[in-house]
Amino acid sequence: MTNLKPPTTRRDRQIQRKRQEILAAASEVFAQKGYAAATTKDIANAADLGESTLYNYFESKRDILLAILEENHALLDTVFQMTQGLANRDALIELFDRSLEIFSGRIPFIRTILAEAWVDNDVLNTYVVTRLKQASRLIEDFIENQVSAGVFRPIDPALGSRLALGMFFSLVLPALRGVEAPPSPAQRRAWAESVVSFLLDGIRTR
Amino acid sequence: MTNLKPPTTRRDRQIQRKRQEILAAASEVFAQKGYAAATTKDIANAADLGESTLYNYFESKRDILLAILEENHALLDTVFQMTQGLANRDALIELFDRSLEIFSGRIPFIRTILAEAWVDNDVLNTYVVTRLKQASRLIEDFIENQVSAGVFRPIDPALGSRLALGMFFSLVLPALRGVEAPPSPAQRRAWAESVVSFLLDGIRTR
Amino acid sequence: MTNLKPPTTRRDRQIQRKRQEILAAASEVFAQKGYAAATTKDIANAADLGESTLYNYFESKRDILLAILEENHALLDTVFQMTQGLANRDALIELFDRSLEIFSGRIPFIRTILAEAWVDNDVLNTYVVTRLKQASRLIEDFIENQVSAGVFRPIDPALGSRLALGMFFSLVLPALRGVEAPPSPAQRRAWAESVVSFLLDGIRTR
Amino acid sequence: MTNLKPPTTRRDRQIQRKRQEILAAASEVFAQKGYAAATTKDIANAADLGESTLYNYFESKRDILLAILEENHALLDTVFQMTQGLANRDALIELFDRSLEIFSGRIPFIRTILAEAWVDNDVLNTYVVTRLKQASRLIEDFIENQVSAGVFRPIDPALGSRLALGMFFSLVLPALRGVEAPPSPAQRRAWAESVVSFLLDGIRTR
DNA sequence: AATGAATGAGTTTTCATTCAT
DNA sequence: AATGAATGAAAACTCATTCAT
Repeated sequence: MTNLKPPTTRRDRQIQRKRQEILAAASEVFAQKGYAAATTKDIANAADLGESTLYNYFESKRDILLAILEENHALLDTVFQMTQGLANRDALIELFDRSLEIFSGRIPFIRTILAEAWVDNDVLNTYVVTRLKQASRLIEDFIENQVSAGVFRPIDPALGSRLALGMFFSLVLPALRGVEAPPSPAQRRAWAESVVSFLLDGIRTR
Repeated sequence: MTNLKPPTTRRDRQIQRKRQEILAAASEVFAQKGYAAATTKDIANAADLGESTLYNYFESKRDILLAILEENHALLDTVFQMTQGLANRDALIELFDRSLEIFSGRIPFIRTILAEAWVDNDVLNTYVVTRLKQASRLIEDFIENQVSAGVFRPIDPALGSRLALGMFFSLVLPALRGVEAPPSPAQRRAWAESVVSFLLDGIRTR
Repeated sequence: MTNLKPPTTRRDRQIQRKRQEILAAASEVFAQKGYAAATTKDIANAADLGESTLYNYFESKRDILLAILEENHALLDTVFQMTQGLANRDALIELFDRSLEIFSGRIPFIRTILAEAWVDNDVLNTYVVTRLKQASRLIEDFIENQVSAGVFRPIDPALGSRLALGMFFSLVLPALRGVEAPPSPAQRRAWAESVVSFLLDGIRTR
Repeated sequence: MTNLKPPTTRRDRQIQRKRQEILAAASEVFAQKGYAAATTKDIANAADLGESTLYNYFESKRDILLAILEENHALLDTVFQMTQGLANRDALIELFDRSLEIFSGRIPFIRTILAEAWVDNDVLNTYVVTRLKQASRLIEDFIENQVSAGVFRPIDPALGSRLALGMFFSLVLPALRGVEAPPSPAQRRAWAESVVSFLLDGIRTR
């Protein structure tokens, strides 16, 4: 009846959409050249906009980077909300599979984050270390439980978790870097099963 | 007695020494900020030289980067010359241990290489992919032999190698990135043994 | 009535105008100091612009020079289109007169071209030698015709042409160099007549 | 008997010789690239010396240029001392011939002077205008005399002189610029005769 | 909302010159 | 006397950002 509007007006949504477009374009550019070597001109070209138009949506070049980081930070929460249990072999496989999927679907964003985390401690801590700790905690808990239950040998959970994460990254890194196509769903599944098998059973015959 | 001179005169050596100093300083700077964000002023300050003096030793900023890459490329050959055999468990452990040691001793250089390889395809191919393929080939051969001998289950050697490399990098990466101290010799040995144990035996009780 | 637009939009024309302004300012500077000694700062000051603004219109300092050369190369075509015939004494006078006029009206440009041609073989060949050959050919043909017709003594046309060009330059050079005011129309006419008279009749009484 | 030495000791002469070598090398470089674009490194290389060694013989780069100018200024005096009379046709021919010879023998020096005079008023006035005026005066006097004697038509001596100088330069300029070999003695003689013939008789049949 | 034009601050690089040996 | 090494000053050029429209 009145002029009360929902919190997002059409215009707000329009602005949000444009911001998304810019972020997508920018993360492509950042992924290719790295943040420092990318110019605002590059970003504007990729977004098919005038250079100065960027400044109607973001305060600065760095602000664009930070928005990319924030956006994906929020998104990655979904992985961890999903993975409460991690009770058995199948849950492990599922976790690997799902994680591979998420990484595969956000390649330019994640590539950008990793590049920046490599040189910026704030970015590293806020956007990467936090996440890795979450993941690690999950895996460590699983390992501890299995050790307690006598299923696993008495290994150091922190080390086990670290190695598991290393295996995971060895699978996604080539695609992130752009030297390999992102894995198909079937490939992801196969990898997940193999990794869990290696991890649990080792590779020696018994 | 003789007047024979070594092929390098004192001056040549002096120049080489200065170049080394600049490279060391530059790799610190590149490691901290990344190549693109590092300025020649940064490098000059780190090397305690005037900015223009750099150009008496290198043709350009990029030439400094390339010299860093070249120098370490040569060095890393040592790892592979060492690892002909890889016949048994102990050889595997030794390889891991030695590799960890080399990485730990060249942190700023390797950090610089990896950062640049992340955005530059030439650098990636020339200085990283080549090396990873060498390493991978070594591990694959080992796996194939073990499978043939019935010691290993019939796994995909390429995947096994990839996962093994992932485990290796999970151990050195924090130190490379500067969030962890480089491992002590004892730590390296312990890691090497654990990794090989995981790899061969898995983590489940038998 | 129609919406037909000329191929050049207002903006295109605006850009062209600015480019012209910069070229005019730059040719003044180049004429005064020579290309190598002129700085982009000098040019920017002469054009009343910030130094970096130059680079919105030209790719490099050298690009500015080349634009000056190109522009005047095109212009000088007019002299030669005019001078098809060169049949008689009056046509000769007209050619001298018109040539003096064109040179007088483009002093900084031509001074710049000559200075650069003095040290750059490409510029010499592309922008000067070509033109001189055209002019020379014209004069040689005239001489040959006159010799055939028995009007001229049997002299070497190439030498005659060369000397005629030398006389021409002896008249414009001081103005080009800036040590003499450009000739007035009356002065040009008088020079043209004198030169032709000398050339044809010599200076001895008969 | 005593230790009285001539004003130039052996060492002085040694220094003078080295200075001459440097000047010769420098004028080659200046002739090729122009003063502004030539670097002290270029000069040192051409003189086969270390860059800093130049400064034992000259105070600055500009000082080298000035020495080149001075040296040749002195030399050119010889032309004018020779040409007192200029009484008749043969004297004119002799003057042209001798002048061509001198120019041909000092090409890099003169090329350097002309290039610098093109952009530097001091150099122009001190080293070029002065000389041209001397030459011009000589020719003007000759013309005036011939006019008085009724040999020449009553022409403007200044203009006649100017055109004569123009003819002269049309002959030496290509060699100065390096696009033509310097004229042989025979060539010089032939040119001198032709020019005088043109000048005096014109090119029309009588 | 979009952008062309302009630019200050800074970047890489050059180069004449100095100085210790 | 000769020069290698070092460098301050300045050059060409880049780029994120502002602003008027």
